[in-house]
Amino acid sequence: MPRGRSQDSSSSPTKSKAQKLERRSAIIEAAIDTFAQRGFHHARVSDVARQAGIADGTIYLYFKSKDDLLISLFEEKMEHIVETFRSEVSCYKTAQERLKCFLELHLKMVAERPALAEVMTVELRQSAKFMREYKAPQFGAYLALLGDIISYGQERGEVRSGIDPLLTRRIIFGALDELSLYWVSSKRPLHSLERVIEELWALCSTGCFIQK
Amino acid sequence: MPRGRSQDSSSSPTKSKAQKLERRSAIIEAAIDTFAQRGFHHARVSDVARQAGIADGTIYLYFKSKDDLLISLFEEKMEHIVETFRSEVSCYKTAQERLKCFLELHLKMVAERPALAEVMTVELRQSAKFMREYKAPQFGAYLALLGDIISYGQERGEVRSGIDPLLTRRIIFGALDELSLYWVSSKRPLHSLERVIEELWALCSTGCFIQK
DNA sequence: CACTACTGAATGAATAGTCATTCAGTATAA
DNA sequence: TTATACTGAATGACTATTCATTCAGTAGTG
Repeated sequence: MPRGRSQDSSSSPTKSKAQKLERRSAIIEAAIDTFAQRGFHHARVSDVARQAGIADGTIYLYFKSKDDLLISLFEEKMEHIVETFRSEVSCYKTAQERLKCFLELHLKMVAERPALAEVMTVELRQSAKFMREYKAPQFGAYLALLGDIISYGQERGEVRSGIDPLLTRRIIFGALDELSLYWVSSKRPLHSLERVIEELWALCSTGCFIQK
Repeated sequence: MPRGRSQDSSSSPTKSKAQKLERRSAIIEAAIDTFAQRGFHHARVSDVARQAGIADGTIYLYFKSKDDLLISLFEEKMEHIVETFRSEVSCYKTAQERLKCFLELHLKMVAERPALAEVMTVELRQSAKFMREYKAPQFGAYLALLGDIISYGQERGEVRSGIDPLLTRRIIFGALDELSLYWVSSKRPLHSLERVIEELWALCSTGCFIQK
C-alpha cells in the first residue's frame, strides 16, 4: 500500500500530470518559434526538438505527427484567444465599442506575439486545404465571435440592417489578417499599431468616401 | 546560313518560338490545375507532367525547378492581370467607379478561374516567406494599382484626405483575398457574386454603421 | 535503511518512404 | 548526319517516424 504521495493527485509514479502538460506546452512554444522562423514545411521535427531541448522521439509521445502538432498548436492557441476576446468584448455595451475592442485585441496580439501571429496567419493559411479537412472548429468560433458583434449591432439598430454578417465578418477578418501579415512581415513597420487600428476602424465605421 | 524561316524569328531549326511558348503555357496551365487540386507541396512534379501530357524531365527544359515553376506562374499571370485591370480601370473617370471596377474585376476573375485564384491566394500566401525572398514584383504592382485608385480619389476630393493609401490598399486587398478564399472554398456558395461585390462595396463606401 | 524489482519517460540511431532532379538514350526534323 | 526536343527510369538527398535501449526515480521488502 503506497504511502501518501507528495502533492500529486494522479497515480503516476514518475511524472505528474502538471509536468506533462508543461512539457507539452514547451513543445508547442518551440514549434511556434521554429515554424515561424523556417516555415512549417521547411522546419524539421528535429529543429523543434532541439529548440525545446528534447529528443526527436519525445515529440511523438505528445503528438501523433508533425501535422498533428501544427493542428493542436492552432486549435489550442485559438481556443484561448477566443475565450479571452469573448470576455473582453462583452465588457462593452455598444456594438461600436465591441468591434473596436475586437480590432484592437487582434492587432495587439499580433504585435505582442509576432511568431504566433506568423504561424496562425501565414503557415496555416498556406495549408487551407489541410485545415479544411480538419475543420478548424476554433477558427469557426473566432469568425462567429466577429459575426455576433455585427448581428448584435443590427439588433441594437447601430449597424445597417442590409448588411450580411456572414460576409462582413469575412471582410473584416480578411482585412485584419492582411494587416497582420503586413505588420509581421515588415522588419521596421512604417505605421504604428495605433495608426493601423485607427485606419481599419475608420473604414469600418464610415468607409473611404466623403459623404455628400 | 539558314534559309528564310517561315514566320519564326528564332534560329531554332526544329521548333518555333511560338510552339515553345505554347508548351510553356501548357505546363503553366497544368501546374495551376495540379497545385490548386493537391496544393503546391503535395503536388508532384510528375503530376504536373502527366496533366500536361509530357514527361517529367520536359518540365526542366522550361523551368529551373518546381519553385521556379510556381514563381513564374505567379509572376506571369499576375503581370497579365495587372495590365488588364489597369486598362479597364482607367476607362472610368471617378475614383468611386474605378474602385468598384477593380473589386468587380477581382471577384469575377476568382469566379471565372477558381483554380488560378486558389493557387494565387492560398498556395502563394502559404509561401509568403518563400515569396518574400523572391520579392514578387507583380504583386507589388497589383497593390500599387489599388493604392493609385485611392490616391487618385484623394486628389479629386472624393476620398477623405486622412486616409493612408498604403494601409487602405492592404485592407481592401485583404478583404478581397479573404472573400476569394471563401468563395473558392465553399462548394456551393451561399452568396451570389453580385452580393459579395455589393457587400464589400458598401463597406468601402459607407462603412457598417448608421450615420447619426 | 539498504537492496532489488519495476516503471515508463526519454532517447537517438536506424528505417522507410517520398520526390525533385538528372541524364543516357530515343525520336524527330532538316 | 547533326542538332534539337523529349523521355522516363534511376538517382540521391532529405526527413518523418519508429523502436530497442537506457536510466532516473519509485515501490516493496526485510
